[in-house]
Amino acid sequence: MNLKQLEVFLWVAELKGFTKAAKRLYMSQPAVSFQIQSLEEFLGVKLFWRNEKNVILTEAGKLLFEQAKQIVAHFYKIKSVVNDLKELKTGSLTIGASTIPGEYILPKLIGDFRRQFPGIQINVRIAGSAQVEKWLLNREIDLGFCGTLISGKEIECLPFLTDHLVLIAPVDHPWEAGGEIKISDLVKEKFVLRESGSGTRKTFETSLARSNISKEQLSIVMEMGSTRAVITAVEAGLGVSVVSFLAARDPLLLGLIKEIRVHNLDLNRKLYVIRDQSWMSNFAAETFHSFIFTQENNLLFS
Amino acid sequence: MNLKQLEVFLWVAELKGFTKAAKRLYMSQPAVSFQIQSLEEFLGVKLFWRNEKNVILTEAGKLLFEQAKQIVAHFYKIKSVVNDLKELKTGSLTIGASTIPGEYILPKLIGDFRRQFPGIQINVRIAGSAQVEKWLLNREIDLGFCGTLISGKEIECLPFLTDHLVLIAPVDHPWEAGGEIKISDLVKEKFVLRESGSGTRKTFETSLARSNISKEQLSIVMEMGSTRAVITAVEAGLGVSVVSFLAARDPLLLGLIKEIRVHNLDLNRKLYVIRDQSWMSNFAAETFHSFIFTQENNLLFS
DNA sequence: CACCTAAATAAGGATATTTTATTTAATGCC
DNA sequence: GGCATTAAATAAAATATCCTTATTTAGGTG
Repeated sequence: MNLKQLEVFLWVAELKGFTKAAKRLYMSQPAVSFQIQSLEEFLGVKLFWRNEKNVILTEAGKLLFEQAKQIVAHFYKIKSVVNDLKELKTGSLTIGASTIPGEYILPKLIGDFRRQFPGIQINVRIAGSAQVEKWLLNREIDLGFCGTLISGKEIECLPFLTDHLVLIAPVDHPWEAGGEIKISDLVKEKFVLRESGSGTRKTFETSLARSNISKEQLSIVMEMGSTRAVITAVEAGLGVSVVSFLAARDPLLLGLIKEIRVHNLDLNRKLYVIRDQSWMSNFAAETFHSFIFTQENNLLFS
Repeated sequence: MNLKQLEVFLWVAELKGFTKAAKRLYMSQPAVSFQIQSLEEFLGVKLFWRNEKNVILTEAGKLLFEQAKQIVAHFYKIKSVVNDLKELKTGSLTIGASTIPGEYILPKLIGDFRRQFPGIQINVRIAGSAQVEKWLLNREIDLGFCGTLISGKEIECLPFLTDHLVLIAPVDHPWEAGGEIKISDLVKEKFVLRESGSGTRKTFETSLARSNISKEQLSIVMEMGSTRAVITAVEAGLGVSVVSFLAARDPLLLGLIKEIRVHNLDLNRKLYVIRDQSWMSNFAAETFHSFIFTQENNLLFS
């Protein structure tokens, strides 16, 4: 039994004639006879009562007619559902991100994307960069966003945005807001920082290393797993910190903390999109990936 | 797109490998590759992400997997539903019958049939013989039962039972219960009969004609469309009648009417099953037809 | 680097399906 | 009753499809 047999059957039943069905299907009448015969043979029942002048369904034919209509419709529905997927009318996309991209960059990006492709369901998971990488390897996410460069031939890792880290201090700190200090001044300070391994922390340590200051020289009074928590600690006067400007912007504008420039210290770091080589497997993921690098989103770069 | 492609696809997805699926399906691995490729080409999407060591479904593949399972199941369900029909586990049968067969013979016959084939839904319509024939020609019924011989090459008409008509009279009628009268005695009587055209009426008139008594010689005081109504009229003393023994039996046993034999008058008549040449179109009808002529049902003959 | 596994590819061959041509069977019309 | 007409079945050849064997490619492994 196959689809063609059912289609031919439906048209013969519909048009009440082998010849008519043949014309409608652009095939010859014997071909129609052949298809009906093989279907009848397969099912072991007569489907039509053939008289001269009219072709009518038997009981089994009537039963098959209903079923066949459903099946044929289902077949064509598959085609259209897959098309919807291709045209991003439907689909789903699971994104994993570390905190800075996840909390400060993705929300706008996803908002823009969803306006353009409202049928796509988007899920976001937020965790550390290492976890994002694991998710990707386990295929739990389609795309990952993180603050550290990932190597490994399984994973494609592209920078998509430069993030600026800033030195922040409590408002009552001796440093002057908007002023500039020397790198060596940092070693005298108490620091509240994100945990080791986080993108922010790594970037800061790497920058210091370029100025020949080792991470052991810093006095770290507290490590926290969330940038927002770090900022709150700085607000409370527990120490100074280096965090993404994106996270610090609002507290700075509200005067809850202050920013101090550091002479000759490059605190920029790149943020990366990662995906594994199976990216062809999800249309929405592929499209979102291109989306990041196009149009006004480029404004995010600096 | 056809069924084979979907089946191959399902097994590749299930067994996570082209070679494994090929073995399971008793076909070669290239044939499996070919089927998957043509399905992918038709849908315009990659269905599997092929790596060495593992074959995994893409988003479109996952979507198709669910749909394909349903479709394939539906295909096999058709086969089994048609089989049920062939094996009379399901199906329906519409019978048309004139009053005597419909009210006095079919009920038992249908009861026995239903005990053997409980899945068959049976509908019975009761009307005059002429109407039964019309129903049959219109294919409104699968089988007909009537008291008159039907001719016409469209219709097959077989006798299946001999029905005995009996002369009945009110209990207070001068004739002796169980006694015998001469045919000529009939013309002096008032008759309550079934309408012209009914099987019973025709049989009676034919029998009289054989004894050279024309129907005009009878004095008919009432014509009724129902045998039960005729009997009730006789009970009420409105006249005598000739009715099927099957209908008269109970009132006779209860002493509500009495039976009188008529010397040398053959009041037997045959009852017929009719079906049209499309009888192959309904398994239940075919089986019911054979059922009538088999086993203990033969006891009905005399 | 050879070896192994699994899928893709190529080419020839086996099946299936379709077409053309013809037959059958019933209908309608002189 | 004979003859044209219509519609489906059948036969045989042509074609398309699908499958198999053999081979290639690619990645992983000892």
